[in-house]
Amino acid sequence: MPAPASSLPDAPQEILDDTAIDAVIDWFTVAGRDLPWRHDDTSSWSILVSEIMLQQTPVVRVLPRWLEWMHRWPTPRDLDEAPTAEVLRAWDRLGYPRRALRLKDCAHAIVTDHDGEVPRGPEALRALPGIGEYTAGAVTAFAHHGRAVVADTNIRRVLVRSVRGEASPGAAFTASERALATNVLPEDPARSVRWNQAVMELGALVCTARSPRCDACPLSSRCRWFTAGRPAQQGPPVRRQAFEGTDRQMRGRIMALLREGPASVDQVLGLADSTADDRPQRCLDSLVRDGLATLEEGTVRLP
DNA sequence: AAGACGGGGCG
DNA sequence: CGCCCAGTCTT
Repeated sequence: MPAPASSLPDAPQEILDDTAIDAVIDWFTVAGRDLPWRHDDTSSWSILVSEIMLQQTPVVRVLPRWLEWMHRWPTPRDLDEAPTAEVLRAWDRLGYPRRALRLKDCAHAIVTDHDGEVPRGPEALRALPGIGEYTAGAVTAFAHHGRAVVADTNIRRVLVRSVRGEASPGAAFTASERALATNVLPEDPARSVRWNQAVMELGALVCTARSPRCDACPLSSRCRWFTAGRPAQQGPPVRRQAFEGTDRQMRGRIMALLREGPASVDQVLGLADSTADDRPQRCLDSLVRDGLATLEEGTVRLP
């Protein structure tokens, strides 16, 4: 008869107890980066914008785009009223430009349904375009200072390593991972916010995917992965999607062309790698379908 | 549950 | 040149 999970010596709360939480928060106080969306005077909306931009995009690449963006469109109303083509140009090469469209739709929904204020609560946030489980939690924690599970790739990696002793989280955010994050989340809201910020930063700067700097980690002495000798991943590695030669790459090329200005269909089709490359036609169609391009009388342009 | 969806920079 | 990044939406 196995002991109940809560009494196991490696229960999440015992690995990441109050002392460990303090250690991570103290580390963050000293080593955390000074990022503009962490400043006290940052609006809820600008924090939401940063979270959308940071989806699958590193901080260093987001920083300049976010600064320009917030200067240009400081409120949801400003973005709602902006021309879509200008929004897509300002998105520049952040990637996944559908995010920019969704962000503009999100601004419209906030203006229309919430009187221009970022709504509170996971349900209301999740109902907004482009906001999923992670971003709803991040906005709740970082913009509204509320208690919420925030589970980005950095936090998931720290938890899985320190508590489970595994090298990296799986592709999906599973129910058991959600339970783990919930179990270690401090009860006090202010402390939970600080913990979320701190552990995310720890994953970004120290407990990194490629070359973790365990010598600089406040959790190393109790980290199950470190104390076990940093074992390699057990199961099959998470499958990465290719990029070279894909439709995604071609869509990116077409969007880059359109950011320069209107283009002829022939120009777009000329982006093919070979005469047998049928991607340009297919991708042009998909971009129009997504609302990222318009096609009229043989001219392609941003919407 | 699996696949689509960008792009760049580091080791 | 492979790997990874503050995920979301669709099927």
